[in-house]
Amino acid sequence: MITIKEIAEKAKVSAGTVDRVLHNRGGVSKKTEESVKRVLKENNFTLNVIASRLASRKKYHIATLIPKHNSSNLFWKSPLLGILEAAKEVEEYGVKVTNFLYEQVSQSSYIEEGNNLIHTKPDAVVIAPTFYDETKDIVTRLEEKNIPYLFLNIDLKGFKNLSFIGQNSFDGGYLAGKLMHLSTGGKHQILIVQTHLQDHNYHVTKKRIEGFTSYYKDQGTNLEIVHFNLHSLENKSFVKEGLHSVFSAHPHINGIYVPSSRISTIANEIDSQRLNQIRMIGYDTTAPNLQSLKEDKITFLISQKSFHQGYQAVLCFSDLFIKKTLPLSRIYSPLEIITKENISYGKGYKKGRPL
Amino acid sequence: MITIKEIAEKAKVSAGTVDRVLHNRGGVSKKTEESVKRVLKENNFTLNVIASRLASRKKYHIATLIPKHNSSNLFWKSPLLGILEAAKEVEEYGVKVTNFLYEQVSQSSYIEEGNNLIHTKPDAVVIAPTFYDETKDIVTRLEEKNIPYLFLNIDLKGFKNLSFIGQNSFDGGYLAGKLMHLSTGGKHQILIVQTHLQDHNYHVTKKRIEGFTSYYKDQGTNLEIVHFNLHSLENKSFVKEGLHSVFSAHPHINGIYVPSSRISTIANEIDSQRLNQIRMIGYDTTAPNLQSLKEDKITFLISQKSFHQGYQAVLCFSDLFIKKTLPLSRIYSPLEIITKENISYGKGYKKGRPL
DNA sequence: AATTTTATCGTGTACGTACACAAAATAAAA
DNA sequence: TTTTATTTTGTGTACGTACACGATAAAATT
Repeated sequence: MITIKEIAEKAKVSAGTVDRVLHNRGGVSKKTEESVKRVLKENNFTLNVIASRLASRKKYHIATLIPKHNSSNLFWKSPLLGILEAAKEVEEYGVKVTNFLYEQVSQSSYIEEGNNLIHTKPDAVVIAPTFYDETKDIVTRLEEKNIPYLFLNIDLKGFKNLSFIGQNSFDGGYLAGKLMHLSTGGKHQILIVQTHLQDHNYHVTKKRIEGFTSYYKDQGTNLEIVHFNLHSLENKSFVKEGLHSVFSAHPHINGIYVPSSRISTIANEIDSQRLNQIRMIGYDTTAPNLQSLKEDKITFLISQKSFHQGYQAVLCFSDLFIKKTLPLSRIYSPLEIITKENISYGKGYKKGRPL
Repeated sequence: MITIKEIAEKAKVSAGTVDRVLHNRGGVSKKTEESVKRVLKENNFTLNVIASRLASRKKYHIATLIPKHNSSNLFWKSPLLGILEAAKEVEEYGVKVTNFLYEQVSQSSYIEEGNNLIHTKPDAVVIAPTFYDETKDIVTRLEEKNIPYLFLNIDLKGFKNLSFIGQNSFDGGYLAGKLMHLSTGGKHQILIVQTHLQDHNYHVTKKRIEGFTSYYKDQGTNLEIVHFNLHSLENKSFVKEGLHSVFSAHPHINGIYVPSSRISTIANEIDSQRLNQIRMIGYDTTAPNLQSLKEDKITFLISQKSFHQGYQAVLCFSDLFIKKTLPLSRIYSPLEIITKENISYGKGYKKGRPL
């Protein structure tokens, strides 16, 4: 591995000059710049990242803006943990991460935390952009200051985000269709349970349902769908009663598809006798969902490895700072199929790669 | 982050002394050692890995001993690629990797490459221990020289390997049982295709079949198994004829389970009409298997992320050298369920973690 | 007590890069 | 031409650790 000093010798300049062209810091004449670049190429020089990091006293600051999780909606716990894990690992590289958590259902909270975030003058921002208009606001101000940002989990269109990290919702639904199709024989009478939440959630579930039905269409299988919309899942007896009346009206339902992370809430309100004859498919490995899976109440969960999503978001920017590498414009998370039988192997993922 | 120099001041010694206790290089009196350690603890000092690597001129050498892959048996291509990827990434940390590839069916080749390996005096060794007795030989010599080694893919017992990286075969079979059970309704008449290969392969497939049948037993479902043993898969027409006679004798087979990575070879010799009524489940995402999956010839593949296995093996030792961290004694790979619908998301896994 | 041996500890330099500052070279203005 | 401004280049130090070497103190030997 050739060093800057050696390059300098070969190019008959000083190490400082080589450094200047390497970081195009300016102050170098056209002529020498080109000759140095030539020598760099000829010896295919690569920067020693380790020495570089040691020498650089520059600190980088990543800020995140994601929903707060709570006991009834645990989804955002996992990405946060991924972020924290990554934060720990990049700390010694001079990268610091600060998290701004907003109430998922509150625009004002979103704006407020967004403001707080901007005031800390971060070098990069990770956003889970729940609300469209408010996001436009925040992003405009980021762009004014030339602060790069990426979207996590929600693929809002029409923005100049550096990247998107998340799942392809349609494909996630399509896969659910396949699994449901495979595991329910005979007539396919499927119940789809939706809750009315925020905008983005609606988009995700809509796309998933599109994917789900597309699979059946592609297979040419006749599919009877029963839709069941719930305003809220907080009131358990309310959920139970609702389900009860649905089953009364449609006694031959043999599959339930919940295109959100809330399937366990549904599964828990169905008595086990009926549950035995129904395939349940949902999303995300939240603790309650995993519990239901273990208890055989759920057949399949489709995971997007949301821990990893958070992890990657931080790593993206860290790589951008340290290694000057650009991330892919969209990083799709895997569609992992989780069943009771492989549940324990999902977690133990060792990460990899040194910087 | 507190530095060695600062620790030295607080402990009223020189940086050199702190360095000595940190690496227990000896030459420090009991008294000062303890006091230094105390200060280290009190300020919960952590070594600056970056500076450490820069300062250390030590080179590390990892050698691997794994089977060569070829067009008819592609399995070992993927771990090798993982190893190479990891090798590239740890290169700048002074870690070099050399691969010794042996013929999977040849003891003598195994021994020969093992000898070559030992002569390079590696600092650590990754072995896919195909043959028991020969492994005993090689390992004994490694232990004499105090060279740590780990087993990849094959969990040979009775050795002092630092770790094992691979899949839990029984669980892999159990999961296959679940998937087969779910996707075949009515009577369960399953064909299990085995090939007689080496010892270890026999162990793996045996365990998988145990797991497979265990699932059915646990479910209380009646399972009729038809066993079909093949000496070789090289001769396609031979395979075809064999299958033909099996189907003649057992016309109601509705599932085929191939507890190895060779399912595509089987699938390709079954005509599509019959294939439509049969669920096929096998292992490993080799190129031909993926191809068959795309063509809807295979229902499920269970992947062990063998790329990642190779990757991890190198990282294990790299971490051992650089960060002095011990790996887990067994690192189980995930049981990933791959279908036509999520196939494209398996690959794009970004790794993580800087050293 | 003088000397040698051994155990213990401190000092200095190197690793490869970043960056501030000084120095030199060139261009512009007088 | 001399002076000043500007551009271009070189030098030195710091980052935090590893390790060789030398220095000192303590112990052992004569």
